[in-house]
Amino acid sequence: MPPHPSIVCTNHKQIVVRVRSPFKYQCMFLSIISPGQRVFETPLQALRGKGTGWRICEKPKMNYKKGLWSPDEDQRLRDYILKHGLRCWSAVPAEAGLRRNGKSCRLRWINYLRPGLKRGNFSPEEEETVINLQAKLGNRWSQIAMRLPGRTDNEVKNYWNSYLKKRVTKAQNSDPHGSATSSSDCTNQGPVKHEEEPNSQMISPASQADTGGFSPELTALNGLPKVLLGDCLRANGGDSLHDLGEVMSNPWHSTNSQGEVCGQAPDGTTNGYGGACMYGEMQAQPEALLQIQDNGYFDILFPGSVYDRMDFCDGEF
DNA sequence: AATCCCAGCAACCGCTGTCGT
DNA sequence: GACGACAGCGGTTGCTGGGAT
Repeated sequence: MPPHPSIVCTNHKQIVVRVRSPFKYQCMFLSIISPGQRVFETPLQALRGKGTGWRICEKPKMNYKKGLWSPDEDQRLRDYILKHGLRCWSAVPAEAGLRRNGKSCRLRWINYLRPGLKRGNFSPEEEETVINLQAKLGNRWSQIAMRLPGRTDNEVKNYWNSYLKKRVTKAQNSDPHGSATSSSDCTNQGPVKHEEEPNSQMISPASQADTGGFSPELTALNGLPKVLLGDCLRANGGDSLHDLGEVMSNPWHSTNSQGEVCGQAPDGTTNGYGGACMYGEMQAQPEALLQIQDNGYFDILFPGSVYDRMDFCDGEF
């Protein structure tokens, strides 16, 4: 009989799994997982695991609204910010009564609601500025937008991609030896850079890695598979969690093709963990047991109930 | 009139940088 | 120094409306 690790909910985001192993007391941090919900972990986070603990991050599964903003939502956000000012964006949705995430609120405010924004077509002067600055700076849209009062980086970027890029390309094709713009600012810049040509002055981490800018470990991180909880569970024959450190030291020893873990109930039901309600439930049921079985399944057992059977499989899901 | 195609744009997503603990 | 939270950025996606067929 495998040991029964006890799960102690430490906060609303994590579950600590304490494993009673014959060797030592190990801890593992788990996300709250609901059936059908994918759980992911970045290799970097895997490497950050140290000693006896590591962490699996849950892709936020809050019931956020997506898509276009309604006038009512706009009004709520505008009213809130005008009243309280710009504060922590992650707190804005709850306080403003919006079912959006903070990031979405921030974007909506910056790109649409904030005072002083210009709407409508770009003037010829603005077009010229964008073309010149794009030639100089590359796709640094935020910097370009700073030179265009009332325009946002998103707006500049969209305008470039949908209109100006074609215009510049066309001008270049018709005059391959000349400047694509009429600006004298570009005379020492050579041909206008196109999106197909990576900005030479902007070195991405990936390109740094390609040129040896990062250690082999970090280089490898860019395209590595991710550690699977199932792998860890099975690292000890599926019946123990006692040596997670060994898995951590070789996090990509065995993964599926997707590099992800899924929690899935065989019957496809959900357990109500999605959305904010899960917090209350978890806090109300702080103690639980994890029963690990030989077939790759494990059960999360809360007092008086079997919550769900999770299948952490290597195969398709 | 119906359907298809495409451009424009709003919004999302993932990564990176910064700051506080 | 390690870590998490957060903001910012740029690439990408996908919806929508209008024009073409």
